[in-house]
Amino acid sequence: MADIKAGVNQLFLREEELRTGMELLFYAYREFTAEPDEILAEIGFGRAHHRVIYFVGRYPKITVSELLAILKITKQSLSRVLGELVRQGFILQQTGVRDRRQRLLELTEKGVELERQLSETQRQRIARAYRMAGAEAVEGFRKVMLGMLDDEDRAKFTPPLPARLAAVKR
Amino acid sequence: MADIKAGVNQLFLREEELRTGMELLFYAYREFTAEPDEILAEIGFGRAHHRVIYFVGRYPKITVSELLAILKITKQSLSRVLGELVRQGFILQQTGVRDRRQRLLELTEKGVELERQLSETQRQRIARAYRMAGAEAVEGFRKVMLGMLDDEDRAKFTPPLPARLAAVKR
DNA sequence: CCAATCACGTCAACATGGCTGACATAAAAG
DNA sequence: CTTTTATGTCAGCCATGTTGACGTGATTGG
Repeated sequence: MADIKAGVNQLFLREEELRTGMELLFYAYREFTAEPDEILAEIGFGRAHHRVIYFVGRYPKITVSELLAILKITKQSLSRVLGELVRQGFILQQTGVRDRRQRLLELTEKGVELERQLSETQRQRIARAYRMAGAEAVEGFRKVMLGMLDDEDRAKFTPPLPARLAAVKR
Repeated sequence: MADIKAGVNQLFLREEELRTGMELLFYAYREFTAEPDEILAEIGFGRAHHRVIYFVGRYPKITVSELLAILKITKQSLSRVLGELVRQGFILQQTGVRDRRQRLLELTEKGVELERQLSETQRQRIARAYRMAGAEAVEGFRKVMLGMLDDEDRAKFTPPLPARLAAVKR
């Protein structure tokens, strides 16, 4: 009897724990995007513009297809927002040198400024959370988040071979 | 000179660390919603339906305004999806007893079944991540995620006073 | 070298899920 | 009995995703 009760309690705790995780993700993501969304709305942009600005800033000279692979949206969806960003001078397209079919994307100064402004509140939010939680908790956070990803996305956070070798050598 | 270099490196690490956090959130959220989205698409529903189903399942007898406060969308947006869910027999509305203006929402059996099906992949994903990361990491994850929330949402995860008292008594 | 493939762009049409504003009704509360 | 509250509804707009079709210039493989 005690065993059964303990088992049920185990299940309940587990269920509750998992739901907490789901909800943390829901609320965190929503609040994480709320502040940039407000800024974006003022200049007639949306969250999609932010994502493009962010990843172009993150990976200068990124190609359109690489960006598509990260965002996992169709090129038609991307071209709408990307076109606006280019026309309004936030992003620069340069024809690739090795492959002249490619359009290499880069933030202009104006783009860098917007990126900084948009991500600032998010950086602050994360920095605050990291500070409050402590280094050990941050490591746990990273571990759990990585565990939620599929292999493909998880690989983005695994240093590529050269860096791994360097780490081993140390 | 060494100080400056160290300082710069500090800043770089910090910046990189924060960006990693931002991206983990982006990728994790996307993958977290991808599988339910597929199931939902098959039956002509969207993510909004899932959220309603989820929270009605989570808080049986919830009122419309409580649900609105959780989801933070307009009643017009909610009524579109809620109406479909009610008409198609996933959710039951009962007039409140104490306050007859209220419509208390509950999942039907059909609703419970759909909720279970939708959340199953998510539960598995989280369970897997928790298992892989270990109990300590999970605690860190919770801490960091809580730190990202505004007070209002964070309060949802703080046990209400009675429970806190009980915990102290123990 | 030329046909096939590739990177990218564009047009058109549609769905989902947010939003605002206006108005309605029944119940509760002061 | 007037006001406020909880809910619902109609109508229209916007952002962002989708599919499908088609075009153009650059690259590449047989």
